Amino acid sequence: MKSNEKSLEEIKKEIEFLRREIERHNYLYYVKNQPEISDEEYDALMDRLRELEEKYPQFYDPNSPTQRVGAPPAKEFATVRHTVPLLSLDKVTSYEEFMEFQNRIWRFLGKKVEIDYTATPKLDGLSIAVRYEHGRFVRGATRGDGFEGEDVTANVRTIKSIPMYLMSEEAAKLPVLEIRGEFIFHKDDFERLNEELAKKGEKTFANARNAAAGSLRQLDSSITAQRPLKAYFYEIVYVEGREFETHWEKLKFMEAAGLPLVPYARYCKNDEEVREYYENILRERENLPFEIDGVVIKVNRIEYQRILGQVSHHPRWAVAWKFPSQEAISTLRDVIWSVGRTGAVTPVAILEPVFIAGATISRATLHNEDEIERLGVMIGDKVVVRRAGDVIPEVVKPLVELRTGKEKPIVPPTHCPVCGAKLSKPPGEVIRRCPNRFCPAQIAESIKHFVSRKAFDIEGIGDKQVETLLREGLIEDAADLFTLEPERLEKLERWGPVLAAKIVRNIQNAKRISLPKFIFALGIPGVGEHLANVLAKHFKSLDALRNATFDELIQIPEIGPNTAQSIVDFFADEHNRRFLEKLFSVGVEVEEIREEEEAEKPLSGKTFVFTGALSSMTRDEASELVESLGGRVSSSVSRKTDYVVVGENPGSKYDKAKKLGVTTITEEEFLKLVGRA
DNA sequence: TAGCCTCGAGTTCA
DNA sequence: CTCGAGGCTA
Repeated sequence: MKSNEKSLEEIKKEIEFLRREIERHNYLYYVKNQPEISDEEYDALMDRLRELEEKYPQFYDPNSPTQRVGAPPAKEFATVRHTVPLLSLDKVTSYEEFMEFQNRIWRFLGKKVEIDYTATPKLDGLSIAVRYEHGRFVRGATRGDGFEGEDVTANVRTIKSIPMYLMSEEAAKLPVLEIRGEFIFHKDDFERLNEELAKKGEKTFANARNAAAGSLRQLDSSITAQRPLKAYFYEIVYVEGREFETHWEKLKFMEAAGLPLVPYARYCKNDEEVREYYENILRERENLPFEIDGVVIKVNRIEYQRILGQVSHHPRWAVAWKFPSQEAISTLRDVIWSVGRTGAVTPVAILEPVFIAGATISRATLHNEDEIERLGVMIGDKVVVRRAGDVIPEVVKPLVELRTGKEKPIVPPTHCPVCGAKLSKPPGEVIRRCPNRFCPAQIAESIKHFVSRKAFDIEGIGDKQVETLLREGLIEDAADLFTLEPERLEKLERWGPVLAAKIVRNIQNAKRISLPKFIFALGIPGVGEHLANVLAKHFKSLDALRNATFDELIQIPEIGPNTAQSIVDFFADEHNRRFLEKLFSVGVEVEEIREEEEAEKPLSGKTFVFTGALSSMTRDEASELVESLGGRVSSSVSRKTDYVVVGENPGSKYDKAKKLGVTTITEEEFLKLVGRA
């Protein structure tokens, strides 16, 4: 090596220095808005880094600032399972409702103490989870359904306000730090983007949220790189190597790590300060640089958060206090009655089209007859319309004072609007149903259900296609799909030979299906996605489910008498039996469940109840133990209980167990059962 | 038996 | 997102 040349070691040092330095300037520019150097100086650093990286490719790093221009287009986003589910938030819309939220907290804590909170604006964008390992950015994922999202690592890398290396020493040494934030467009950036898109003759975005979603979910991340997306973080969802006592501490920690923190965050020492905060933000809403739809309030003390826990979809320690949604006035033109898969007849409002929150609304659900009665709405009324959660259109109320006298009452139909059968309304139920199972509407809806994503998932067959196929007489039921021939499809309007062949292929590929999806696809009344899974897990084969008796079914947790009867009826029905046989005869194959880990766990399917004090462990520890072995713990004895574990000084649960004839075991026997003795 | 929670089934628009 | 209803717990 020539003496005037730098050693590799020195090159590596310089590259690393440049990367850190550029990252630091990114932080000063994008997060702090206080650049220390001019654009020219910044460009010079980048040029030098690029030069060195080109010459010494052995020092490649995907997190280098030079890589923030985007990666080659991907074919599709990979799915990633979140380490910790990203929950949504419960919501309130008034101070009274917020106080109910606080009352619930007091109830759960078992004491009425002053609760302190953190409050932040609720950004209206796209939620993301970002993961750092040893201070280094490793992954970005969208929220998705909360459990699984899309891997958008390449896209996230192009957002320059997101550090590739955490700045504080404390954060850099954590093995894992997973944080949650929101991608948004600032209002001015959004307008500028739309102007540019319009100039180029491209489609513009209806609102800033769509722009954020559309920009992030680009398979070609170099497009994301050119969009002025902003990211703001507000939660640490998972961390290894550090404990936090308060949420406020988490926010400060993220800020110190160089992460862009959600602006206008505030500590509130009690509910009164929360109310002030809400009112301030609401007043300032128009002046904020971005769209928000409320404020997020979190219980500050992590200890309380832990005690409060969560329900399936949201934590009990946080709430979104939403602003009133945007409303508009329209005219109720008419009410039509639509017939669903189960024959349920529901009223839909036909409205004079009106633009609200980024979309033109012309229809809105009225839910059911009781709702119409409650609203007291009539055809011809001027009505207030809003988008619930800024999504689903909803009639809020009629403007009675604007009535002309020409309004007509809304009369629920006595006969099915599709097939003319007389509707039935069981006593005590709110919904009217069409009893005709051969009603064209029910047939169409059940086929749509059958092909939908969570059932047979046949790509290329959607609502429109099902209707066309039915209208053209190519199918009469879902089983007919599997014998469709491309030659017949081609003749349909707008279905070329290529498309027809592709759809037939998709249909054939869907023939093999997992048991839970198959059960869901059948559309048994009362059995949705969740119960389909429960049933599949329990019976493991379609035959076992088909032959299940009412008594067997009600033994299963979550299956009560109503659902059990519905399932028995479904499989007893001659027409349904023939339909199943037809499915098999056209080649549908249901995969049975293999003996899974879950099933092999020693306590799976067993329910435990504890009564009295245990000597070797606490109730909580015992519960955890049972659950880790696949069992369930319940707090009261029922005939579904398998074991009642009787400790010191048992209570009434012991008597109840005796009465119901449920097995009781001592602590020693319990320990033997779980393999601890 | 009431109250909490989850689920199913209906809904809109781009 | 909304409602009603079913299931479970207290």
